[in-house]
Amino acid sequence: MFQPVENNASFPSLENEILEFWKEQDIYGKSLERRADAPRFVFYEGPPTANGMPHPGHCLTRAIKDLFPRYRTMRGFYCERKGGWDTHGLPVEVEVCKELGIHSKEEIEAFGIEPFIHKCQQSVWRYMREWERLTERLGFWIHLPDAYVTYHKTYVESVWWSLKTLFDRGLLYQGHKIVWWWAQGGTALSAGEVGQGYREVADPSVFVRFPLLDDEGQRTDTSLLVWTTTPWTLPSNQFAAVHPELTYATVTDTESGEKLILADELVETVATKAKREWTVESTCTGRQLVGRRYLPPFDDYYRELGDRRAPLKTGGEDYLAWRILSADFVTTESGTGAVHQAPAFGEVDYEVLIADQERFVSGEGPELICAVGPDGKFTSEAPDYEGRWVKEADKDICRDLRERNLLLHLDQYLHEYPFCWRAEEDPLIQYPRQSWFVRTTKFQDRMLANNQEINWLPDHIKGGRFGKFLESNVDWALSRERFWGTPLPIWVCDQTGKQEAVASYAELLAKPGVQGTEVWTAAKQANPELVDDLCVHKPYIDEVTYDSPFAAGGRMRRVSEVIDCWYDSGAMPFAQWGYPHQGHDEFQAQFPADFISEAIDQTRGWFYSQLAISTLLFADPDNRTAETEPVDFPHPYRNCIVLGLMMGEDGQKMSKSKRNYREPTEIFDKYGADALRWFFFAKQAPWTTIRYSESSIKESIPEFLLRLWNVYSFFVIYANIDGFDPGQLLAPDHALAANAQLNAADFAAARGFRPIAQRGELDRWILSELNRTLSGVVERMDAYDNFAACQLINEFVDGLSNWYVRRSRDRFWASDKESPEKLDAYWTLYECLLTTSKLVAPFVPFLADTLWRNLASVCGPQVLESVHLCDFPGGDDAVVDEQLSTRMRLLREIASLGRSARMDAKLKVRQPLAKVEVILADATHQPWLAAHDALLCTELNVKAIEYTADAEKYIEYQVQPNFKRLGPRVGKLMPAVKQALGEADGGALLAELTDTGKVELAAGDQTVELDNEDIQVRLQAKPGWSAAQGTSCVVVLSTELTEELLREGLARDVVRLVQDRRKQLQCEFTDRISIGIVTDSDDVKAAVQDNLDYIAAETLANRVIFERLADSDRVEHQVGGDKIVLHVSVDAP
RNA sequence: GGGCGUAUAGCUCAGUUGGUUAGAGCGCGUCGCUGAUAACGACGAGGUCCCAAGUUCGAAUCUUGGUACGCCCA
Repeated sequence: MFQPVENNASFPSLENEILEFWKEQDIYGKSLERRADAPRFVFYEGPPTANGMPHPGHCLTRAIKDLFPRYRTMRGFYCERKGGWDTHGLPVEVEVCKELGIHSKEEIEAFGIEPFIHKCQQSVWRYMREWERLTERLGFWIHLPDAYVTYHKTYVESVWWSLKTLFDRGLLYQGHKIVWWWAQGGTALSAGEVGQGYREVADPSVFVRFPLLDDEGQRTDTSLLVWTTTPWTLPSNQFAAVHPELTYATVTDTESGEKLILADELVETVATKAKREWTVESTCTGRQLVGRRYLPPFDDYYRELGDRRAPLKTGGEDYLAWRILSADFVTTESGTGAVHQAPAFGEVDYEVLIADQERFVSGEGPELICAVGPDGKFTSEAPDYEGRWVKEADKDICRDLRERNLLLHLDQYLHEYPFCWRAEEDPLIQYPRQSWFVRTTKFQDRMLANNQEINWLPDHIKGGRFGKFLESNVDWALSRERFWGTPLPIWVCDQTGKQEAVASYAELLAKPGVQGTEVWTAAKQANPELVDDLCVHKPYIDEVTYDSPFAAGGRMRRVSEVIDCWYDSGAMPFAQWGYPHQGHDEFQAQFPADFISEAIDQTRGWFYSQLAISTLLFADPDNRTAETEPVDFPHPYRNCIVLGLMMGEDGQKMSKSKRNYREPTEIFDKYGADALRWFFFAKQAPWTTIRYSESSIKESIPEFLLRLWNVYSFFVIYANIDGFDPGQLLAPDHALAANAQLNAADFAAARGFRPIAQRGELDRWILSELNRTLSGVVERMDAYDNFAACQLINEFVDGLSNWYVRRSRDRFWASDKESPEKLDAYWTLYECLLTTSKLVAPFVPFLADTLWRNLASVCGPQVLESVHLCDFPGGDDAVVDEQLSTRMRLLREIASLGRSARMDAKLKVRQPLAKVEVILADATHQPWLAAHDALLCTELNVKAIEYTADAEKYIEYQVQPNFKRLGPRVGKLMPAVKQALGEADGGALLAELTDTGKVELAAGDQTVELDNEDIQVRLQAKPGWSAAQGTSCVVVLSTELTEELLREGLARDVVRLVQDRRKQLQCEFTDRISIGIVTDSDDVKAAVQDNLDYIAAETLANRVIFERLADSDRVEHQVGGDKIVLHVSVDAP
């Protein structure tokens, strides 16, 4: 006996039972054990940060991350799923600052770095429990107890090793980075912080003359006219930039006679603004201006460097600065088309400098000029303004320029400018800071080559967002002037400034003359609860110094920076194992990953950091070591599903304050995890923007989960009634092997089990559909296409429920329990359900196991206890019957058309009809269809189906060209062919085609010979018939009702009323009853009399009488317009 | 300002290499079924496939240019 199935399934509570079962029996562990010797399917967990609550977006990521490992495990792979947590970085520091009510670095330092770090370390676990609970409840099988943690000592040391490797190869270097700088607070602001502080302000807008020099370096009477809104950057001017493709005009001022150069199309605008009159003397392209030298507005640097030249890589030499350069970013939207370049104070300008440096022999090119200190005040390098806050010096600089006749025009300019978000009066400035960089640009080609080999889903990421990002690669600004992060493992000699990198704590301790480790020891003694991992963190690590190998008496001290936490997570392919200090075998076995998945916001995050680090470390044939043997591309991941962003109910970004989404826990409690998973997997491609709406999640239940459940429930109800128990039916001498998975072969010797070939068409059909689905799902899932796979599954379950079960019901109800047809139905449906539970297991693991456990356990203890231990079923081509599939589709279409025609004629299905006539466009399938009249007759409640030979009576033929076939052949003649076919007599044309196999058609001035394949026939029902037309057939109803048919209809009405009454009386399906009917209607009496056997059989009635029954309530009804009183009573068994 | 993506029914989304009646679910309407039953099913209405131009015998699909929205970066 199967466990009875509740008719109102509560998925959440079923899921909780399954969770309990998984936990108690360690099903996840067993699923891995079963694959211990199997080939690996490597999965990497992109580490989430546990210092915030998980939200629906995380559910999607975690659901997809669960799906494919589950699928691959069932397909026979060993798939280790090691968890991971991202624990470093500014977000953590910000959380702690919030808690402490502080903001700035000074405040952190005042609070104390040591206690601050302790708080950071604790803070990252704040929402750990919520994350664990969500992970488990969603059914995400991943091993969390030994998850990698980015602050762990082993992890940090692994990162250190990689950094040392890069450092030793010259790939880790110090340089400048232009940051948004809060001068008053002495700190850089992150992009997010800057974004918060934009305000509209008026800044001076100045048009300044840069007098051009001639070849001898003498000042000419022509000036380049440049524009800037930051006059304070002019003392640090290094270049002027023009666009190479723009046209520039040389104009003469009619009043002063001076000559100016500016963009041709801006001449009028600027002249008007400056209230001048200019005449254009000549024009040239920007390219022609490139290389010209000019006199900068301030000569503090120029005095010394103006004539200095340096050797170029290409030979020859060029002046270091104050040249006109070519730059694509120059526009004519504002200004003059000539742009002042102060690389110290603008990221774009800085890149121009770097690019220019590249032209020179290494180390000989222009240095960065910067006349401003970190406090935002001019330094002694601009003596006139030394000590003055830059913004405040603007006015005097302008006055100075005017006095020296360099200022053409000054006005005010309104624009958005960032201010410090916590000190609102302080404008930010762009400012160069020393920073450590990873020289990723050197590996750009190899990163691009690596990218080419990655299977991106969707495909456009490869050449699109990710590829484009790689093409514009710049060196990775690695260091952060912060506290909670992996310390940069570089120690500097305090005498020579020489540097070396350290790969592990042990390596550090082994250095000569080590001092400072006692600080950590003391801290640990004072507070034994401190986790040991903190010894490699600030502030303890900063205390560790050692003897310099570079200078006698020198000490090596660590640089103060920590690194970008994206480097941490990008290092996880090896750092999760502590490689190479330990975990060598694990790394070798688990590199690269077969599959990773995160949302698209990780393009520049984890997707990039992994690829960059892996390419730099494991794709350098010139620097191979035992630990960094080059690995074939792609690595470190082969397949990557890039998930779309998740939006709230209203299509807007999800936001806690707007309450535009439901908490996942609420969804789990109301609808269950399977509903949520199915919503993610089956409702849209995973890379589209997903609207997370409660109603859509809810819909998963009736659309899929409940439909499958109903089939399951139907099966269990009748199997139990009929005593269909596969365990009992298995032949005693055919015991199941251990770990049986209940494939069809296991039942071959069971009682009543017939080979598929001996079963009826409907059974063969559904098994064919099942196997077609299996093949399709495997094919799609191997291609990481869960969406298409789900559509296939959905179609199958729909066919199972709405055609197979629906059309097999009378077999299940048949009274002969041993009839072969009935047993066929049970065995077929049983096999379908068992296989379906395996099929859906990776998608909806809870429902799948609920089905499996009940359906499979009746076969005894040898059977695998969980569906997740089974193999994923592959399709058996031998069982697939494409022709049967096509024919059944046609049959269903005829049924559908028949219902449609009934609808039109307002003839309800309960009313039997004499016949329908079917006209097929293609008569090939007619004999087969004719053999299945019974099915159609039942479905349409008609007495007969006829396949009309006399088609012309009901329909006319419309003949159309088969465009796809004919198009390439007739080309431009197509419209003429179409018209000619449309005008031809379809019937005659078809007749000729049938006779001779070809037909000649005059189209335009040519004749085209057509064969059977060249045309498509459409049928058009003639008016006047109750008919419905489809693409390939027409169904015509016979609407004539005889007395007999009408009575039969009435009898069915009565049956329906009795069944209704049975339900009200809460009859068991097997209870027998008595029926009493009291009516004045002779029609009803006759109808009941004529169909007595039918009524009795349908309602399990022992007797039907035309008088009231004692001990029974009377119920009044209308039947066919007449009143009847119905009595129903349950007979004693 | 640049890059990438998206735009199809009232809503949420499919639509395979270009092929002439553009699909599904929900919602809506009508109806059916009543031994899966607080379910289920059928049928129907509903579309200028964002706009424009182009390529083609033929465009939701390819090209170009717009528009709107989203994300990333400046």
